[in-house]
Amino acid sequence: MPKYGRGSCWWAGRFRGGGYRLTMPRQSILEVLDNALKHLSAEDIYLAVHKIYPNVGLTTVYRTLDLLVQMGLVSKFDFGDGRARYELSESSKGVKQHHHLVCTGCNRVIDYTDFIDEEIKLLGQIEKELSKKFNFKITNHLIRFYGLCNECQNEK
Amino acid sequence: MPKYGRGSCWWAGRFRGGGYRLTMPRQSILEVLDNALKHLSAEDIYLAVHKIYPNVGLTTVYRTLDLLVQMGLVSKFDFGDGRARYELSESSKGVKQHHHLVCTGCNRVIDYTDFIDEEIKLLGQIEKELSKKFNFKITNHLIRFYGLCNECQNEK
DNA sequence: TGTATAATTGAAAATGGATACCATTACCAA
DNA sequence: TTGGTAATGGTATCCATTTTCAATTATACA
Repeated sequence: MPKYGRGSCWWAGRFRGGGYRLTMPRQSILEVLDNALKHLSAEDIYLAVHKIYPNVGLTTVYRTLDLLVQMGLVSKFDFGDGRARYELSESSKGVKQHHHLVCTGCNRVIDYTDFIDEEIKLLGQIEKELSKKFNFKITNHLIRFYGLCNECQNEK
Repeated sequence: MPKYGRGSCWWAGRFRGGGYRLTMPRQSILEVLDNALKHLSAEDIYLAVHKIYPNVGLTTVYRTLDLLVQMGLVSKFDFGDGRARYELSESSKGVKQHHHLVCTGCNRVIDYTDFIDEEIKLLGQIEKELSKKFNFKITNHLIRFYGLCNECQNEK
């Protein structure tokens, strides 16, 4: 009898199709990400998973996150506070794309969807031109704003 | 008599004005950055400075870079290879702004200036709207493309 | 031109996120 | 069952960056 349940989530097929096993640690990491309200660090995820399955190791969390990023299910971000953050990819969740406002005071990250269409359109044009000019195969882009959030402006 | 020459570079005024001392380590770090052809890591800079002034420590390089970033003379980048990169700010050098293409295969970084005007224009609009909507004081933005460079596409 | 004082420095040690290693375990197919 | 491969988890390790702290230096001022 298998120790880990097979699960029937929307991501199960992605695993079978890719030749990967949908194990309990992987399942639980995905569940944590699916329920997350914000961008989680590897340790955040480790702690959350650990509450339910105390024998899931930190190493596995890192490995699984790498795998999920590679599979395209998860996006990895670095907001400059020394630890990577992870969230389900937009395409996975079927929601509208968003970009980020990063507060350099408190490291808070605000998602926004305004202007996304304009951004995507311009980025698409640029991608096409740059790919040609530099013979560079573009797979991804990044657009982000830095500054001070409401609270941090009023401090000091 | 001061051990370190005062220097008469364009950045000397910025130091005096900010109440900072223009010491020899700081001077030499700025010279290295001024002569740099590409984005340098802290260690790159340390090694370059060290050749001329062997008693400048790595700690000072880090500290000075932080100061320069804070003064706005230098921009700090993280291209995802685990070490930060530094370069003189565009505004400091008076050259046209550029953005980056980052190869995820070999970590090479290509600067480009194409479409910069369109990018800046759109970013300006967005900044204005987002500042208002989130009461977020935007100080900086980031546009970047990831992918595979010419060489890395042909490997494997 | 000294001198006081705070800024600056550098060596070594500490930090901390991420990774490597490796023995163990779970799964699948025959 | 069994053999082989994938996956796991604890520990040790890596390595860029910070911290600590005593010693040195630049600058204002007497």
